[in-house]
Amino acid sequence: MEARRDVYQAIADPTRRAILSLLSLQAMTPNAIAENFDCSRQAVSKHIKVLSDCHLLKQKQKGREIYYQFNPSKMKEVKKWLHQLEQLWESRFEQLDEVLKHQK
Amino acid sequence: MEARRDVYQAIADPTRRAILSLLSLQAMTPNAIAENFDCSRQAVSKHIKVLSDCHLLKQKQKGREIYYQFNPSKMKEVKKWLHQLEQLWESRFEQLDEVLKHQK
DNA sequence: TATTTGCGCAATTAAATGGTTGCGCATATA
DNA sequence: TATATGCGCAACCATTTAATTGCGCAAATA
Repeated sequence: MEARRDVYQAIADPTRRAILSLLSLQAMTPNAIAENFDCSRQAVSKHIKVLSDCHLLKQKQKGREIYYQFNPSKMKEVKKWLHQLEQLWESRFEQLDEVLKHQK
Repeated sequence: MEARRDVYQAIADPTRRAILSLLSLQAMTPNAIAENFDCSRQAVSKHIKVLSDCHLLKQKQKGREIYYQFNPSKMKEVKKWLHQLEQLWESRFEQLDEVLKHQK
């Protein structure tokens, strides 16, 4: 659990997506998050680590409790890529036009 | 290479994202795609299989050649999820309002 | 102060992933 | 018809992943 660590890989796991949804509504501690899944606290903590490592979470320490919350800014990367893909897809007709033009 | 097979897992791999970008511009055969990466034809074929399995690609047989092209409709799932996450994030203040209201 | 609780970290394990090689089949080409 | 080419499939391998268990530390509580 070390190597690749980007936003795409982070949201590939369904549990992590669910955690993100939870934490987008309110900051929560690892134990509180784990209660929402049939999954151990440690398993959740590992998911939190993956999400934190790619800056999808912010944390705030409160005594011995750590509240995690969704950090939306890093999700822009995915959004941007989806948009670019859409742009490419829409521009393919122009490309075809270019090709036909050159074939004349 | 069998179990999970959804759009999120498909776009988690950087090579597959690059393939999608390529194929969004024009339909291509596996060999043609492989020429764009330093990666064997078989490796590309496996990526194509993953992408096809979750309906991110369409294919058209032309003799012994198979042209693959991007299928944008399935990407809506990711787009939709991102949008919903955004909505949740924006609604969190209302939730807080609710909580404060009930605390009075 | 003694005990409980919340948490991150390290080690272990089973399964999934990405890649390679070798194969067979169908379609082209000589 | 014989050979070359494009492709998918199966077997295999190294690495990564997700999860568990056990641990130690700091903060809360008795």
